[in-house]
Amino acid sequence: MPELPEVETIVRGLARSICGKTIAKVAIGLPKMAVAPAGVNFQRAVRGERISSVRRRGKLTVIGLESGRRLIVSLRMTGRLVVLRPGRAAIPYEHISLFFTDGSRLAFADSRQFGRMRLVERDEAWDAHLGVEPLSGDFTPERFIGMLSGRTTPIKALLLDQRRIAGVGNIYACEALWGARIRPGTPAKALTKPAIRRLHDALVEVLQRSIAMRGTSVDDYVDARGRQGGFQNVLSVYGRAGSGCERCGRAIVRTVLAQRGTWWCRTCQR
DNA sequence: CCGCCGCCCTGCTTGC
DNA sequence: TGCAAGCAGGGCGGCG
Repeated sequence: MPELPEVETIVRGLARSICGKTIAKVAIGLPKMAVAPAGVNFQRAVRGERISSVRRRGKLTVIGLESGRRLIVSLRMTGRLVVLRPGRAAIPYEHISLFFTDGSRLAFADSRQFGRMRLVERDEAWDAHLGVEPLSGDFTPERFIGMLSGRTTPIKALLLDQRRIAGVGNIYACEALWGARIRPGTPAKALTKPAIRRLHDALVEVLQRSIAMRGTSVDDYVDARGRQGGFQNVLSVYGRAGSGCERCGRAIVRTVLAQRGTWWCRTCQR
């Protein structure tokens, strides 16, 4: 599942490889994955555009076009964005392809078809629903404390809520809670200020460490060149049910919280 | 505004 | 061993 560090890694790769390229042709094999504003034809609107930037917002890839329009790509669980050299055969589940004038292409593949590539207008408030960027200066411990105050929601569910913090998914929510020694089910308002500060720091730290290792490849994630990340080798709890906690040695357990698999240590997460 | 639920899909795991 | 059923999961729309 591509979360913030995985999307950041993809975006860095794309920024180097497709910026400045001009889109010659768009192939759409699965129409529901390509979304455009009412009355706008996706293929016609995108054809002839030049890529001016590639950025990230939360878990979204934002491809800036010269006209000011943008392509917002949501990879969901199994989506991939890979740049392919001219003549390369279609990769599995390649449903949308942006062919550039040099013959290379950006392939958007997704086995589960949950991913979307959305064309938005220059002035469209496409990210109004997204919360603070956790690696920006706006994500301060004080702001995080305010975010949690009075909320009865389990802290893990709050971490996953994109309207509050953008980019955190199941892997990094689990890892950050382990790092801060906090039980995933703790009501947000029950956390002490020192605990919230620990969680803030653990979250920032785990996201930065993962970016440095080019993300976590547990399922389908690969970067823009098709390479796996490295963070799956250093995960502390995610997907590690039954193995020993690195801190106390007791078995990591898997429970379900907010309809999500949740991995944690019953002994050292309080 | 808030929170919960069902849905979208298909590869993989489970169980008989 | 083989096959079918069920699970997993991010985000969104609907609902209370």
